[in-house]
Amino acid sequence: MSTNQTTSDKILKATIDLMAEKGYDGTTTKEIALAAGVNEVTIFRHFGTKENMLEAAFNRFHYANEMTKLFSDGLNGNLYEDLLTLSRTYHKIMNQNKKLISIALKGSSNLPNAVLQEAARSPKHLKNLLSNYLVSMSEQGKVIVTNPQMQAMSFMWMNYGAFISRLHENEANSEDSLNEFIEESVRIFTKALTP
Amino acid sequence: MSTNQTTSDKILKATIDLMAEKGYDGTTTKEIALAAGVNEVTIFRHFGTKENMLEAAFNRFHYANEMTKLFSDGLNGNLYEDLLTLSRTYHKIMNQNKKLISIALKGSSNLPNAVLQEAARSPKHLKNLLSNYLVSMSEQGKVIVTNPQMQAMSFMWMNYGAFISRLHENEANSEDSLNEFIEESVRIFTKALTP
DNA sequence: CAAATATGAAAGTAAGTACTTGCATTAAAA
DNA sequence: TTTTAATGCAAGTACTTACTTTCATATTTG
Repeated sequence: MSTNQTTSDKILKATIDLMAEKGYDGTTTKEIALAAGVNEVTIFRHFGTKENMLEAAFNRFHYANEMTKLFSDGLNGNLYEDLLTLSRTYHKIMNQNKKLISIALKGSSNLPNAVLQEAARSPKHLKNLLSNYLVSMSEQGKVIVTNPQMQAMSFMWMNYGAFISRLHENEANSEDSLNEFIEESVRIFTKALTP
Repeated sequence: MSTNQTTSDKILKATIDLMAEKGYDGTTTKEIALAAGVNEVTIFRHFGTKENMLEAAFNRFHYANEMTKLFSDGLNGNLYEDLLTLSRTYHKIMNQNKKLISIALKGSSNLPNAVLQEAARSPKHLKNLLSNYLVSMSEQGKVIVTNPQMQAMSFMWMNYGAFISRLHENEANSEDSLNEFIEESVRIFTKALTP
């Protein structure tokens, strides 16, 4: 099928860039070819269908593993520092996959959205990890948990909301304000959860 | 143009329902006509273009006013109760406009997204209102504000994230879990902000 | 060099899309 | 009753879209 990796990569990059901006339905194969600097026929020779292009793009999308690893050996038992690490890692990973998440959020008229929902269900997976962390911290007397599920959910949804909100803004939105948000929000949760 | 209000309403309802599910680009005028139970020609006689249909749908969309009014005379100076009222009102309004927000989030290839972004910038408007509220509460010695902008932002983004996340889930998601979240999250912020 | 492989160029296909036109029918307003 | 307005129906237009086919031209590989 494809020996020339570079051409496939150019096509996938163009696919992701355009679909993140205009959605799956709003992006034409002609535009993708133009943006990739190849002939339109070439993209069909590489991927066969438009749908396959999206699938190929999403196969580059992993994030759950990184986060799971963070919980197993990246935290040190200090609530403030751990929440900070968690928040920063979360936004780092989400930003890496920014465009793919945009595509998933926009959705499409007739696509296997099993794949698409995979990306959008981001906070749910993390909720369980964080929830377990809080319970274990509670057993050490380091935090008070009344409702660990919802406490974890609140923290994750806050970060998810921040990410989504920044997604729709002009890139003028600085890295500084993200850090400022992360620090302040972690301060809030640390004070709220500390006995 | 349109004397028969009922027909226009049926068309707009179908437009909103379908576009919320499949996006602007993924929804055809043929489908809209079918779902509305009218002939395709009729929808063009009423609205002229597909773009006009979306505009007409969005003209039913108001929320900023309700929220502004809430801040001017719906709060009583008790932090916990006020945050609770705020949160509940926010989710009530967002749920009322759920489908229009879905459409806005999905976007479209070639639409005046000035209108679309209007809906998605939800938390930004509220941030200022809440931020001012916190400052005024601080002057009464009722809360400690280190960074009112970011404290307000954290609270709004948390609720925005919760809303968006629930948007993509099966409707099985109960009203109960929303209330549970609201109560727990307000408890968290109340404890964090109380001197 | 010779043969395989990847790409471009040009043209085309079949289906869909937003939107139009002309005419007949029904129901409401005068 | 006569006129007016709203709708349905059938057909069509001009354009776009994903995808194909054929052939020529590079580039790589053996």
